[in-house]
Amino acid sequence: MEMILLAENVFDTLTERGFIAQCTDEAEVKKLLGENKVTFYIGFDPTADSLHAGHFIALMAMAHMQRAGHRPICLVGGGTGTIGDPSGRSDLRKVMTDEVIEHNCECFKKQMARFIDFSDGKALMVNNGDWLRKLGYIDILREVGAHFTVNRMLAAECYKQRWEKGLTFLEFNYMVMQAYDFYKLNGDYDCVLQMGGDDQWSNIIAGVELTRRKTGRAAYGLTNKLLLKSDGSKMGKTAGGALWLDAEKVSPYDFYQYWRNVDDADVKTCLSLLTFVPMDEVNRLSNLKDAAINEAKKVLAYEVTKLVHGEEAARAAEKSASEIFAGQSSENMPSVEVSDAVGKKLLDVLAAAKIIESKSEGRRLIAQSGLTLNDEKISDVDYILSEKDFPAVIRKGKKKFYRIHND
RNA sequence: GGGUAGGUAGCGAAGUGGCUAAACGCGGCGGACUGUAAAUCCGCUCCCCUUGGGUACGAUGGUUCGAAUCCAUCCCUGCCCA
Repeated sequence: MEMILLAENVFDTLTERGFIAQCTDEAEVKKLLGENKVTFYIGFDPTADSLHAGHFIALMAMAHMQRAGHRPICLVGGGTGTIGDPSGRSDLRKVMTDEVIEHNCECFKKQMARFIDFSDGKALMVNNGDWLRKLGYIDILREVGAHFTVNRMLAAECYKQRWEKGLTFLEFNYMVMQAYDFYKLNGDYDCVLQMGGDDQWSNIIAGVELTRRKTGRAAYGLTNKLLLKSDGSKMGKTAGGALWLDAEKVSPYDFYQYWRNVDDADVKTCLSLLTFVPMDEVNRLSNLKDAAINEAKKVLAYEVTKLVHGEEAARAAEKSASEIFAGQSSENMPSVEVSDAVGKKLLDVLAAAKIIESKSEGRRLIAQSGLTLNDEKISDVDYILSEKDFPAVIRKGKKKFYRIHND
């Protein structure tokens, strides 16, 4: 198996699966990946305490690379995170304290270990805070700043969004920091390729050029497509914000459901980018028409959930989803524990359990007949829970189910 | 530092003394239709003990019977000048 994978050039794999957005030199990179064991890196800034769907696609690209025998370096941005990447943003990022950044870096590391094999030096984990934080201002200006022209930087696509609102000097320096990372990794680990989301193109180019200028050695950049829906909007957004990979933030069931419900038009992209399902199977599944394409969505949801939360969790999510939507109750339904609920108003209990955000929302839901208790439509805003209601199954809208246990 | 234009609900954007919890669009939510899809249609969308009450239009303090709307001071942002 390993031999077969090695025999195939990952560049072709990545191309076939639709990962590649931009590449500094396709022919060269393909040749490089086909003939050598290449060390490459992807940087992840610790913007939150969990990775999300957007990071996952980059990790998948990384995993494909590793399977093909190349060596990944996962870089967590303990240094760059203090600045905040302005790329493609219209506003300034929140400034985070060092403690938060440190904590987020640790969270990232733990999650990454699930997707990348770090055993026996098959992959490295580094934190750019280790070197960026030590840099002296004058030193970096002379050593790195001299290689950048401001006019060239200003022309970068990633700052376009900022023409309206203004770009601070702090953020303007982000690109320089990231470029320095590449140069640094090139020297320390012979890292010759930087990958990342397509929004990172400007930053990656900066690193490629800096490395070339300072060392005279070739360096390459490759970006993967961003996870977008067919209509161009961002995928991986939920009502609560991002689609987190942390089970505490987004339960495996909700995670499964997210992918189970993607648009028909996005099934192929998702299967290609987010799973290891062979391409002929991807093509077969995504060409299913009408209701039959649900089959493809089940495979997608199961496979992605398996990669992120493990096989057991994926099975459980799949099982409860099929049970719930077949009209049955399910043991695996998202559940909440409450106490002394008997005699209390349903709305108060739901609000306390965070099933509804406010009682106003609950009243609205009831008024629009979107709330059921044990299959009975609730029409009384002041409904009082009684002993016979438990164990209770609450349905909110058409697809959200919660089991409520009363202690 | 000077000039100038602004800061309105998740976002974009109206409103410029009472009829405004605030038009409209997007997003979100509920319903219908479906395939746990999309599109479409209908409704909802600050909070609360809902024929009522409380907060709210950058902040604070004023004027007024009454202010998002007028005045003062302050903070923040864009643009131009230095």
